[in-house]
Amino acid sequence: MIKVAICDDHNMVLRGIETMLEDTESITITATYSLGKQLLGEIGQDIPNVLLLDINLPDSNGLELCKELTKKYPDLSIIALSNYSETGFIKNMLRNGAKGYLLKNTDKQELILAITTVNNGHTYLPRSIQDILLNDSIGNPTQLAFIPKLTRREKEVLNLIAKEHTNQEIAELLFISTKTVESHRNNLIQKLAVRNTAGLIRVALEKGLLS
Amino acid sequence: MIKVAICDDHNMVLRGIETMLEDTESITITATYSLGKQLLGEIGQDIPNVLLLDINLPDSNGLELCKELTKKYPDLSIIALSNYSETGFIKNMLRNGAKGYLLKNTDKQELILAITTVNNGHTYLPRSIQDILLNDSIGNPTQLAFIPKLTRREKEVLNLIAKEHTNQEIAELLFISTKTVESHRNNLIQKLAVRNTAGLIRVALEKGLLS
DNA sequence: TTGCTTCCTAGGGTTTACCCTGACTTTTAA
DNA sequence: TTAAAAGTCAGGGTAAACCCTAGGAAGCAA
Repeated sequence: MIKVAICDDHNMVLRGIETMLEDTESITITATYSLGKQLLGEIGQDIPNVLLLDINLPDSNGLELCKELTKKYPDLSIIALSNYSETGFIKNMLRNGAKGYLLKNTDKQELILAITTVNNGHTYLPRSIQDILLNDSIGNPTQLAFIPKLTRREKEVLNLIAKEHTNQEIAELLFISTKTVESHRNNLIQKLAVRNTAGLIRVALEKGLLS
Repeated sequence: MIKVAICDDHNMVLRGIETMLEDTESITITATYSLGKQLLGEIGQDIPNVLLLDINLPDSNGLELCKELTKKYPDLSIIALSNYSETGFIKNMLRNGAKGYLLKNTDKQELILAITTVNNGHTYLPRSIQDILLNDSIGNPTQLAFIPKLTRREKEVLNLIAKEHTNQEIAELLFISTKTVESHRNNLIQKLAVRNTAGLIRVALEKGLLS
């Protein structure tokens, strides 16, 4: 009997998953959560075998939540739930301990297959995601779409750029020269492999780099 | 007997709604769609009383879809489904013919209440949405946060900006002057109430303005 | 301690974006 | 058909972003 917990802020998704799993003998749903903080606080009471985790929770960063949970409960297998099929996102989740990655348009068969697979210690990815990752690595074998490591300063600058501050304003807020801000900005453009501010914000949002 | 159709690209949401409604005698689900084009093509075969419409479909603009459907089928009551509770979004949907607006964390009771209410010719909004709209109108009676209507050209320019093109490149792609592109860009900045490109992209992504 | 790397810092110079105003034509809706 | 909205273009100017280069500080390993 596989114990499954679900965390998703959309009641409809919770109900949808419950329905898909309700007549499967080998799976039982032990808990449902709608917020990341609730999940962190209560999951210790009855640790499931598999956690279906929405990575776009309103109150938490799905990536760090996943990282924290896998560290705290090594026997817990997490399947990430998301609407996004961007390679950077997927790889980052797997890098942070997720054992599977499902899109929310998953059907019943695949959901059950994913749960049983990760419960047996294997990683599960839908064929569509496998194809995406494969094509990505074939198309750009050297130049992988990865989540770049940003320094403390770069993250600060990036967040302030996203809040529509100019370099001068950022310089005043961080007590540094505008030229320094420009340097960080240029480094960000290099690291995220974009051409300008538009790309910076788009990629930052896609990759979940903003706090 | 109220005939209900559902359109949502997430299978889990479809299943969740079906489950919530399956043991309600007075409601029957006559169709489910996962794409806007499919909905438009097939709904004429058996027009439901109420349509639950995800307004963030991947292949369609929920707003225009709603507008088109209410114009074509005046007797059809549309309830918008969304994750967003921004006043501008809500008002815009209601302005475009939606009779109700539900968040995807809605529970069974409220879902049924919403369906029966709109089927009786009334508008239904959850208390939380009512509160948001009320607070909004009390707090900022003049300065409403709304989803602006963008013109065809503005959408084109916005999408090209998001693809990191400069004004000059956009001008060449659209066979117009760079000054014209600047005009569109400035209009976009005005309409989205932002300061610069960073805000433009962030708000465009938040409000789902990019295709 | 010496190297090595990364990070933070910053300058000069160039390109692009932003702002305001105004005007003309075309398209759309009342 | 007439008014309004959208699309087009322009001048002139300021502000900001972008590009290249590089020195100094901090952290780390041999």
